[in-house]
Amino acid sequence: MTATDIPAPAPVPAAPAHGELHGPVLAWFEQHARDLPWRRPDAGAWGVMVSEFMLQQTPVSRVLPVYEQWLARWPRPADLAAEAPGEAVRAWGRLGYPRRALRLHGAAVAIAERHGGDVPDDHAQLLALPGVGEYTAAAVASFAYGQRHAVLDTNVRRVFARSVTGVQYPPNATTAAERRLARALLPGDASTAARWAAASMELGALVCTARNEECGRCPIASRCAWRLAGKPAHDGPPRRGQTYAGTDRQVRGKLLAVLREAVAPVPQAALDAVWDEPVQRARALDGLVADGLVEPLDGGLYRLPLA
DNA sequence: CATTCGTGGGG
DNA sequence: TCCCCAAGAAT
Repeated sequence: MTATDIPAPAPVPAAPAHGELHGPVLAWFEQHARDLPWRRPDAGAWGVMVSEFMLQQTPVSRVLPVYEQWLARWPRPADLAAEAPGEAVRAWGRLGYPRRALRLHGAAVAIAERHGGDVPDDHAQLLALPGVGEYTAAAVASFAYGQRHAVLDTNVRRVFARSVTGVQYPPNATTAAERRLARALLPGDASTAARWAAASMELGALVCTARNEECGRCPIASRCAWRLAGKPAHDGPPRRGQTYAGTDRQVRGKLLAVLREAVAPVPQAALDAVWDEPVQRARALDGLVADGLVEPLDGGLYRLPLA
């Protein structure tokens, strides 16, 4: 670490111009928090970590059943680490973005090898695990270990954008200003900070939603900068939409679905049947192999990876 | 910093 | 029907 690596001190707002948000949001959370399995006391850090992987871009309702199956089958990181990675991909089912299954398996292996089988409680060590980025590291450290971290997910970003900044939506990519704001709003006490992280996230998930927000149920509606400004519509570049039909992603999904259902190696012909355009089909299959999601065998056979 | 990476439900 | 979006990470 050299002097040039030390970031300039972030300007700290002299006084919060947005008033006190913690009290109302924490009280609301007390009353309205969902009883989700990964929030139960017995979930443990591994349960929290599994849930965070699955919830990366997948709604709670679809995660719930798969989460229960995973924790029943692999109650500890070492249990998953002992399995073939392909089993993780198979058990991932249709949650989407199956590379997450591979990374979760990789994280379990790393935890078994480097951390004695226990999910690390250190943010930097969490961040070093495959599939763990800034959000997930902060979430596990906060939710599982009660530490003080800014947990900045899409829900929290939207809540802050509206209630504090006064705009309908946060920027497309997370900005330094958002991180600075999240840190400034973080309660000083670790246990309160952890509850604040969960509460602000829950508010975004249940009330301050992307569409059809329910300000009538919001505990901070009277202080919300966006609402007080008359809820001006989002201006600026359109929020990046994700096309899907006809993309490689769709082809990869169809190919992998065949392999997930198969108990034995699948012949090339069975994969060829899912997409008629041969160039794109080949590119998609190559991509799956390159990602380690598919293992090619001799004789034009394919299967989920054994190692 | 922009792209890529699945899947399904709701408005 | 079509479009939007859902507790992001890696490159």
